[in-house]
Order: sequence, then C-alpha cells, then structure tokens
Amino acid sequence: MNLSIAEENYVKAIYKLQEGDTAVTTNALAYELDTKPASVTDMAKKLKDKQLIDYEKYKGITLTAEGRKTALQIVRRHRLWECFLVDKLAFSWEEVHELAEELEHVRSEKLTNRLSEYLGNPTVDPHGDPIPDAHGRMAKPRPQTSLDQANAKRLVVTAVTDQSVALLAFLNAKGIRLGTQLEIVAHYEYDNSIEIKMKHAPSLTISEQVAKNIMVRPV
Amino acid sequence: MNLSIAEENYVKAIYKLQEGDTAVTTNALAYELDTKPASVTDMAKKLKDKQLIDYEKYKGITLTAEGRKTALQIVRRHRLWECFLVDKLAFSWEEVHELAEELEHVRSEKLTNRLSEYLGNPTVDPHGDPIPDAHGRMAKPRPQTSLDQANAKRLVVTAVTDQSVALLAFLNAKGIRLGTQLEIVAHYEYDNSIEIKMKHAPSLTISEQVAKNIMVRPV
DNA sequence: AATATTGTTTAGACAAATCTAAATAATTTA
DNA sequence: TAAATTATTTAGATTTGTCTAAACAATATT
Repeated sequence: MNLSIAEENYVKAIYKLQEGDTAVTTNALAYELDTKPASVTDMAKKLKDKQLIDYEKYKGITLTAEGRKTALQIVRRHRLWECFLVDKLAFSWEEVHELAEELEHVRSEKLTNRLSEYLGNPTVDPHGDPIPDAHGRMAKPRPQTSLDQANAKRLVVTAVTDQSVALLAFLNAKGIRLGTQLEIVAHYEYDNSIEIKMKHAPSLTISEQVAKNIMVRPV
Repeated sequence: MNLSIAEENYVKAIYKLQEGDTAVTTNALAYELDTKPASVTDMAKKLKDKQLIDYEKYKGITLTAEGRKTALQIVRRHRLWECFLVDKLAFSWEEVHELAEELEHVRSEKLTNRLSEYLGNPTVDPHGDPIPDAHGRMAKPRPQTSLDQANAKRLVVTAVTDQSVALLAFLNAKGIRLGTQLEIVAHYEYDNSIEIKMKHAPSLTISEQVAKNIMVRPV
C-alpha cells in the first residue's frame, strides 16, 4: 500500500497514543499532530478505507493489524535514523528527532535493512526506545516510570517522552542525558518540585512538569 | 526560502537542462519531469514569484543566481547521499539514484555538512559527477566525451548520463561500471554499433544508443 | 430530567500541484 | 507570405490535505 507522508504521520501518531486497547480520540490526535479535529475526522475516513484503522463515528480510532504493522515500520525507520545521526554523524540526542521525522518517510525496505545492519542491528535508539526488527518485533520496553512517580531512590535515565527541542536542550544544559544516574533527594508536594542529585555535582531542583517527561528505572 | 519538494525538483531539473545560457523550454522541462507543459507553465509563474528563475511567456526559463545556488544545494545533497549509499551501505552504483532522489529533500545544512565530513568530503559521486561544496563550488568535470564520440582508443568510464534502471542494470550485467577500462576495437558506421574490449574478457558489441550515455576519458 | 458543556462531524471553502481541452503564439514549410 | 505545424499558455477541473463555522452527539452539571 502506498501511503502519503501525511497518512504515515497519522498512523504513527495513532500508534503512539494507542495504549492497550483504548481507542484514540479525535481531539487527542488533533492535538498530537498539531491540527484541527475536523481534519482528523477527514483523514480517519481515508485510513478506514485503506483498512489501516477501525473507526466509527464518535467511537474513536484503533489500528488494525495492518495499521500496526505499518506503524512499526515507520517507527523502525525513525529510530534507526536517530541511531545513525547520533552514532555516525555525532549529533547529540536532542537534535535528532526532527531530522528523523523526515528521513523516516523514505520507504525502502532494502535501505532500512542495510542501515540497520550497518549500525549493528541496534535494539534501542538514543532516547532509549526499542527499535522494531524487520518483522515488527520489538524488545519489551524495560520497566520504567516517569521521574515524578519513581519509588526507588537511585535511578538511571532511560528515555525522555516529550522531545521538544526546548526540553531536550534544557536537560542537556543540566547535564541530564540518557544513562545519567541520579538520586531523588526530596519531593516537595507544596510547590510540585523535585530535588535530585547527580554524581560529582550539586543537587538541583526541577519541576514535576519536567519530571513527568523523564523516564527512569531503578539502578 | 522554504521550497516544496515539487519546487525543488523543478529547480534541479532546470539546472540540469540549462547548458550555458540557453533558456530551458517548457516542453523539455515537462519531458524531463514526466509531467505536462501546462503544469510547467503554472510552476514557472510560481518560481518566478520566488525569484528563482527568469521567465517570460514563450521565452523559456533560466535560473537566477539565487536559483542556481538552490540547485547546487540540492545537487550536493543528492550526490552525497549517493556516496553514502554506495560507500557505507554497499549499494551498487545503479541502485542509488532513486533513493537519493528522496533523501536529497531533507533540507538541513548541518546534516548535509556532517554527512560530507563523515564521507571524507568526497568531490565526485559514484557516477563520476562532481559534488558541490558547502559554498556551491564544484570541481570542473574532467574532460570527458560520450563513448560514441571518443577519439582515443584506451578509455576509462567516468559517468553514465541516462540513469534509468534498465540501462544501469544492463551495463552492470556486461561488467561495465565506473572506472572500468576499455578499448575501442571498431566503430561500425553501417549499423551504428561499437565493438569494445575490456581486460580479461572477450570483446563485445554495443549500440551507439547505449554508447551515447557512457561518458569516458582517455586513460 | 433539563440544561450546559465538551467532543465530533458535516458542509463548504482554500491552496498546492496536477490534469485536459481549447486558445493563442511562434516557427516551419510550401 | 500564407498555411500548416509545433510550442506554449489559459481556463476550468481534480485530488490531497487542510481550514472555519455551524450542526449534531455525548457527557457532565444543576
């Protein structure tokens, strides 16, 4: 099936928003894609015709098996290009997302597989997200929580969910990157802030807002 | 200036067709882009508004200085990606053109320059065509003629002008690739064929039609 | 339960890039 | 040079992806 770039972006966004069997709402998808609900409704009809989604008026959207397969191919390409940019072209991990958004739309299986091989068939991308293999199989993401909900004290950063340039640059400035180990010193309820400490550095305070986007696992 | 992919393809095609100061005709451009003359006229108006071309009704199209700069950037990206695909991902030189057509539209100077650096700042692509540098400067293509017009007997293949998959695959099958050395045994006028001989192989006959697309220089 | 609010869809419009068919300009031929 | 041919442009339509405004459905509130 030949999808336009817009259609691919919708499929990828639906995949991203669809946790478990929860249908994705029109509004959520519009917000994710920075477009209007009316546009989402239009596209939903098209993707339904192409049998990539199940969709009924007012009932939300879920991917079909075919749609999920398509989404995984796009995600695979995206994450492989991120690896390439970081590993081979020495980009920093917060720069690569936007470039990968464009590169991911080059739909050549041969290119994708050669690239994967060239990179040593990596299984996670620079943000810590798992990379689907050529058959769409993907390592289960390691048990991780967002920093604001972590129980353990000693943690390692495994991913960042909001990949806005602003946030990623902010974290970079603070010295927080993938694999960074940190310790929760205190969680202040009254101003929704969290005090953390990294090795060889003074402790620092971040907002819950930011912490929500930092994924961690116990170390 | 932000150009659409279609606009970039027009600029690139105009650059390719514009030899010296000859204006490019509507029909020639339509043929090159596999579209209709009416569509070319429409786009010509748009590119004129954007000051990338000089265009007057019925008078043909030429690139402005700005348009030439834009074209060189696109050509640079195209040829660098071709190098990447051949040098790093082990594609053969006849496979890479179509993939590079897509990759060339990722408009990031930083990416382009990092890629160039990573490849060792190559000055020619796998087809033997020179690669513009970051400032649009390009090595003058080496003195080359098409095989059917060559005077010297001992030659080396430097480029192939028609990059149709059919021709490139044909040449590959015959063992003719970039850098291949060959010798002209005879040029038969009466059936427009050329007999050539490569080292360690029996001589073979090709048509002038094909020979026109094989660029060579004396060795 | 009636009303207000929120979420979603429809209707109608627009811009980009293309097309076909008809009109017009330029060039070639007789 | 007049007619025929070829090249180019215009006019009007189509497709894709988007939008706004209005209508409608679902959910929450009083």
